[in-house]
Amino acid sequence: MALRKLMEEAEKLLRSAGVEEPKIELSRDPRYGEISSLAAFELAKKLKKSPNEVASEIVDRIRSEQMELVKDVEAVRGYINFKANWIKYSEEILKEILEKGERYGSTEIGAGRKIIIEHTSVNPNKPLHVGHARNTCLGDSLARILRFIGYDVIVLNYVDDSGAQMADLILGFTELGYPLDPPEEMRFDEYCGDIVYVEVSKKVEEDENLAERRRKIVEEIESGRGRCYELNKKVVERVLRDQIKTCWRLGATYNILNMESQIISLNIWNEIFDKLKEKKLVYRAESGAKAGCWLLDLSKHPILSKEGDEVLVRSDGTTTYVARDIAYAAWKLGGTSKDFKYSIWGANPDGGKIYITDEAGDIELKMGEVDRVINVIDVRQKRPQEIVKYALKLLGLRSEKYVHYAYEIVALSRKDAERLGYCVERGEKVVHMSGRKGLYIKVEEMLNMLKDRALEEVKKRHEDWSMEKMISVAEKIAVGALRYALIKPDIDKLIVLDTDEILRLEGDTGPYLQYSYARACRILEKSEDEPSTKPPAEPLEAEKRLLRRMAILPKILLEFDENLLIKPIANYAYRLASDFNDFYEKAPVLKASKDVRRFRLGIVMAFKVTLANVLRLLGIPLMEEM
RNA sequence: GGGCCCGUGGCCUAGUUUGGAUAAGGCGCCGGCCUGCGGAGCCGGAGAACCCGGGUUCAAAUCCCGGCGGGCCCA
Repeated sequence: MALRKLMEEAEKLLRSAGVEEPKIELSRDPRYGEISSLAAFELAKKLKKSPNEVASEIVDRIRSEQMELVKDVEAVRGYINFKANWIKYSEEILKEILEKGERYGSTEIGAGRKIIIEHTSVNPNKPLHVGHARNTCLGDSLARILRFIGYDVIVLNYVDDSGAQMADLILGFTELGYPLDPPEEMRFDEYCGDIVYVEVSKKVEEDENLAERRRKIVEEIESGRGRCYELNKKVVERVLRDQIKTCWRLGATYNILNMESQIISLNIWNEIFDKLKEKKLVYRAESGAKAGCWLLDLSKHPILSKEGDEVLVRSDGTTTYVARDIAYAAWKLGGTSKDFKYSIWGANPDGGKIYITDEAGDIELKMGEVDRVINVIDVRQKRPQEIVKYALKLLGLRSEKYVHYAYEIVALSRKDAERLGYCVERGEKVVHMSGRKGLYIKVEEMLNMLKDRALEEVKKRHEDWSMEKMISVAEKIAVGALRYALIKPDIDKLIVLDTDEILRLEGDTGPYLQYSYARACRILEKSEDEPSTKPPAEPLEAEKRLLRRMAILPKILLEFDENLLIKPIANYAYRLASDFNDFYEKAPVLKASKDVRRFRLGIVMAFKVTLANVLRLLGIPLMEEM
């Protein structure tokens, strides 16, 4: 790896100059060369000299050493700056990228280890809204990146098909006269979420009788037999089909769909519950408001204890969400003897099979030893997730492997909330989405708006294209724009969705990245020369900047393995594209003399490979032209 | 009342995990660049008490403590 070679050389030079533990970093500014060392600042104290004096002495000693990729060393205000021999360094960088191709950037750090990721997990009573899309895009990017660096990744989608979630719909279908089929041109998930769910929950709120009937339905669904149970199964399946279509449109894929109800019916929960009882970690409340409930003892936990013990089983014997989640989490970590059975539900667009848990299924899948279990769940679930993790620890499982990948939610701007017909109060800057109120922007809606907007632009540029081609390109732009917008901000920052803002396809956006890629493709398409990795002379600043950026991708991905943050990768993609566009202005390729042209073609080709790799990790579709 | 998160030009963000050299972008605003590799681009300009106050350090947007403001969760 070119960058590592350069860094190792700098370290070696520092050692030979007497620095025992040479600390080096990438220079912040190209004026300071490629690598900088702060070693002199630390030594200055011990030697009672000024940092600059120390740095100068070290530099003098280094200068007499043999250098390969390093061309020169300088002492500046205490810093020791290493300049690269760009003739050799450029060649190292380009060779590496062109040789590795689609694998460039990967260090195979995860080889031989397995990671489970759960994401999406939307209740099957409604269509996905933009907030859910943040979850799906984060989870899917995690899966893509972890696979790229060598992990064996299993993606789960947890489907809460149990009674309480679904009862409003079933009540609407069975007793309030809602037909089971949606009006024409409407998807089933949208029909359920936008119409039946919203209208029925409003009626239930106003009518105590209906509330009682809904409770009966919950019981019937959970009993595992009867008309409502059968109907519920069908509704869940139908909504899920539509939801997954939306996920596919976003570019996400899944390996397993876990039905929550089976955690109970297969006695996975009971097994965990028995263990908790054996270990005396749960107790039955004898009096008070929670009399008859089984609670998890949190008294030994430094923080959770302040808010009291957690109910796992209600006095009527039904389990809470947290209880089922503890059992599910224990299963993920291999802590249950009971297991799911599966059947094949379908296939992802890439052909990969999707399994669904199925009591009547005849497929068995063994999870085996896992390195980490990553759960993409919004930050409001922090406390429940903390409880799950604590329960795992009490059960003697490897709870440190259990990661709650918490992200902030997506909210609506005032403008968008008003557009949706919501009466925004004074001083209210953001409005939270609500399924029950029907106050949300659907993923499909958002993508269609983006697609229409992109189509306008495509039409302007390519009058000669067929409508089919224009639409296919517009779709990719829409997906790229949305995915980038949702993964670019820090996960612990609220996204206030502003549709006007997101519909701009300029500046720091997904389409900018796609455009840069298309530009590179144009140059390569028009040239007939063989690209070269050898610079005929000292490269231009713009060339160095791009080469430097491309060279750090492996380092960026090594850091990802430790912090699992997607944002730095999105940021990297933007910088990379930005450096290319600078290069594009300042270093013409096709017009240059032959030697220069061949070298620049090498750079363009390497850029194409590098950006393609990064965009694939982010799930941003690539286009040769747009 | 308890716990967690956020606070960087008019707006949105990067940089904070690993403290270092003039705080980096995008939007918007002002002014330039297409018969020359695609202007969804590029260049220049104006615009910042890095929320406030302490502390640690040779060095703090970054680490620690205490406030203030906003959000979330629990009671």
